[in-house]
This record gives sequence, structure tokens and C-alpha cells, in this order.
Amino acid sequence: MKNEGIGQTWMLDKSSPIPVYYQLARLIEKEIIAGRLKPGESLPPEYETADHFGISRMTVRRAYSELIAAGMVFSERGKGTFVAKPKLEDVEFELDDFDDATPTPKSEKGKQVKLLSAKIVRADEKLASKLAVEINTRCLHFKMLITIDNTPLAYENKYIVFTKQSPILEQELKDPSLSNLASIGGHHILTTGKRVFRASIVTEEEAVLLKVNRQTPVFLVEQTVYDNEKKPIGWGKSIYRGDRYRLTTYTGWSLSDR
Amino acid sequence: MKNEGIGQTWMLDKSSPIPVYYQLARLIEKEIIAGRLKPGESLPPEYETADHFGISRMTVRRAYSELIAAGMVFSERGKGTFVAKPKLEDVEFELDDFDDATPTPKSEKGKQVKLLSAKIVRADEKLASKLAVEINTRCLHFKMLITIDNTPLAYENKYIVFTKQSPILEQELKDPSLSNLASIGGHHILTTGKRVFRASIVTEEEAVLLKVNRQTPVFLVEQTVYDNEKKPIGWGKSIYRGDRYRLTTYTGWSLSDR
DNA sequence: CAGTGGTCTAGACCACTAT
DNA sequence: TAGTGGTCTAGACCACTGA
Repeated sequence: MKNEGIGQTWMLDKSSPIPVYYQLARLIEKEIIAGRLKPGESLPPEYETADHFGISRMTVRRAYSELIAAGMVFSERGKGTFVAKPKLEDVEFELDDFDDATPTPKSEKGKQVKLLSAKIVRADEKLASKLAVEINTRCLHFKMLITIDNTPLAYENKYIVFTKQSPILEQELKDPSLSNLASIGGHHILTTGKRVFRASIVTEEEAVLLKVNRQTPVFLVEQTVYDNEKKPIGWGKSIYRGDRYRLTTYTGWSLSDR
Repeated sequence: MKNEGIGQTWMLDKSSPIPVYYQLARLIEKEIIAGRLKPGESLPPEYETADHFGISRMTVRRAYSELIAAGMVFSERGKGTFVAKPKLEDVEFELDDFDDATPTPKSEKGKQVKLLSAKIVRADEKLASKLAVEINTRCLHFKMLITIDNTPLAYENKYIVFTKQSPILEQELKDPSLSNLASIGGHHILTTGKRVFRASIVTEEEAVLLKVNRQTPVFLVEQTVYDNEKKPIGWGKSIYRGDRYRLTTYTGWSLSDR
């Protein structure tokens, strides 16, 4: 978990108009993105980094703070500062209890992800454009069904760019989130993701899989996962039962509840 | 726009285990929430606050930073630090161009909000529970239709607790967002809001209003706006055409694009 | 115990804004 | 020019962690 300093050479330009703390933060960000600083590993302690670059500890703290605010690292008093695990799937849906009166959040126990199929496909025009690859490029395709207590809740289709060294390990399919799937194929740490939510109605096929009536409302969720270089490496289209899922957002001020 | 210092008396306890910067931030937050520091007004300059409380300027900066991070204030170099206008409706839907290939965001020009009705109603059981008031409490009820180029896009029902001094001014109904509506009735600055999104299907009534077919998918958006004391003061239920609206979220790391 | 991050100080110089 | 926020320093003491 230890780490041997950041950047062999001086890469901080104190005479630059760009603040030192920002230069340092970006430098560390690059180390993380490049994979030379991996999730779980520790950053050099503040004193050390300050020494190494000949800057004040407060300036180092400012740099670390930026990374903390971005969610890339976290610190623990008395222990150190560590690279965080990227959380791409953190805008999770909640299961809708669907009873307006009782805000009791149902437990997600019994939640299961069933892999319906996993195969290699050739990108058609649409998929090729989503993944920004040539048509006919080979991609991994996963179909999954999410159930709770054997009731189907969601149906997911996920595609990731196929990169030769992609042995599909049973083990890695236990949590087939797009970000985990993408990490199978030697891809780097993921940096960003995008989700688009639409309100829609089940198709025939989906109705059968989800065991719901025709005309059942659903969330249609399109998710793209990007590379370090912001190139798409994964794309997915999921159907969430509108009668079981909801999405909640909070806005506004308040120091108190943060 | 000037302001005469924060807190007449010493309210900072330097011997407390609670950090001074945090005490100060909360103190200023209270001033803002209480309305003694209004949006647009300036906070005392950093030097002055530091002097006033006998603390270092860096500590004041840390406090101000917390408020900036919370979105309550903002600073401008050379000018000062100012109380921000609360933005409650900032998780706006985007108009869906609905053509997957072209990500050209349609302009929202021609967008109009038509007030269908505005009246005083008595809270039924459901509304009473949403607004945390007694059944039969009087509330203002607004029905609105949002159109663009005369095409209906969304239908909104909003309720706010009626507080006697609520002269409904035409002028204030031009932008009938919940937070603006709520400010009509002498309510304080709003602090927080919650939105719940569901996927659903239009009712008969809504289909007529929105001029869409039966079975059209829609977003059902429930919004609650809270008081400084976190008591609900407004509640709304809106229907957004699923074929014209979408919701986008971004997740993950990256210092670069912030 | 030594090592870490958390807070705080009392200065400093700078860039920007307004007058 | 005076006033503001933005950055940075070189210390300090503390609370917490782990061996």
C-alpha cells in the first residue's frame, strides 16, 4: 500500500500563473489515471510531498483537497491519504415501495442478477456509433435479468468493446455492472459515465422477460462508460419496471445535512 | 449591498473541539437562512471578519469556502463575497431531441407557461400528509401547462401552504416554479427540495390536456419544497411527456472537466 | 512511541476591481 | 489608488492511528 513519491522530476512550475496546488492536483490525477497510483494505495504523506516539491504543506493539502472533492482520493486521520475506488454506478435507482404513505425503504435482499447470455457480436451501425468504433467491430454482449425474490425487476443489455485479452471469468460476472464488465478487458480505471433516463413502455419481448402486462410503463436507461481518454468503452440499455423503481434527487442549500 | 458585520457578540468558541471555521460557517449560514443576509448582499470582507472574531484570515477563508462549496455564497476577485440566489429548480429536464444520432440540443425558445387555474383549496388527506398540515388546511393550488411553440409538453399541479399574507400577483406568476410560488406567501428563503421521478402512463385527463394518445409514457415528477426548518411548504405533481423529455446524469472522476 | 492528517496563525505578495 | 479575494509560506499544536 506504500508509494514511492510522485513524479521523478520537478514538474511543478512555481513561476507559472497556474496555481501550484492545481498543478500538483492534476499531476496526481494523471498518476492515478495512468494506473501508477492504484485504488487502495496511499498517496505520499503531506509532509513528504511538501518536501519533495519544495512547497508548503498547506499547499499540498490544498491539492489533496481538490482530489478529495473530486472523489478521487480520501484521507483518514492518523493513517494517510488513499486512492478511492471509482464508483460509476452510484446514481442507483431505489426500489420503489410504491406506497406513498410509508417511506420504509424495502430491503434489497434477495436481489439477484441472472446472466441470460454472453457472447461476441459485431457492432451494427447504431452500436458502432454509440461506442465510437467501426461498424463490424467485435464487442462483448451481455443480457441480464435483475430479480428480487424471483420477481423480475429489470432487464439489461450491455456491450463493451472487445479487446483481445478478455477471458470471461465466471467470477467477474458475479457483479456484472458496466464498470466491472469493462474492467475485464484490460481497460484502465474508468473515469466518467453518463446516463440518460427516458420514460417509455415495454416492448413485447421485454414484457415477456419481465413478466408484466403490455403497456407497463418503464424507465429506459441508456448508460455509457468512458475511458481515461473519454472514448466510450461500454454502452448499455436497460429497462427498469416503472412500477417498482423510482429516482430521487435532492437540491438546494444546507451546510447542516452534508 | 454592504453589510455591517456578522453576529454582534462573540459566538465563536476557540476552545471548542468544533473547528472554528465550521462554527463560523454555520453562523453565517444561520444569518442567511434567517434572512439577515439576503441574496445579492455582500459578506464582510475576509480581513474584516478575521479582525472581528480575532481569528486568522485563512480560517475565515476556510469558512467562506465551505459556504461556497454548499452553493450558498460565491466570491469575485477584487469585489467581494456575496450571498447566492437559491436555485431549487436546477435539476431541470432537458428537452429530448429524440433523435439518437444528433445530440443537437433544441432551443427552448417559444417555451411558455400557461396558468390554467389558481385557487384556494382545502387539503385532503393525501395533500395534508404531503404538506404536513392538518386536513382541511387552506392551500393555494395552481394548475399549469407548459408548452413550446403551442405544443403541450408538461402539465403541473402545485400546492403551497396558504399563509394569509399571500396576495397573488400576476407579475409573480410569470415564472411559476414551486420555489417562486412559495416565496409569494412571505415564506423565508428556501433551503432544500426533493424530487421523485417515476415512469408512468398518462391518465385520460392528462392525455387530453397534453394532446397525446392514450398510453403515452410520461415522467411523473413529485416535488416537495422545504422550509428553513425543513417543514414542507410546497408540493407538486407534474407530468412530463416521455417522448419529449429525458433526464441525464453524469458520474465519476475527473478534475479536468469541472 | 513515531507518523499521520486536521486545524490554525501571522504574516506575505499578487491580480483584479472600482474609484 | 485603496480594497478585495487568490495564493503561498513556515511554522505550530492537536487528535488519532498503529506498532
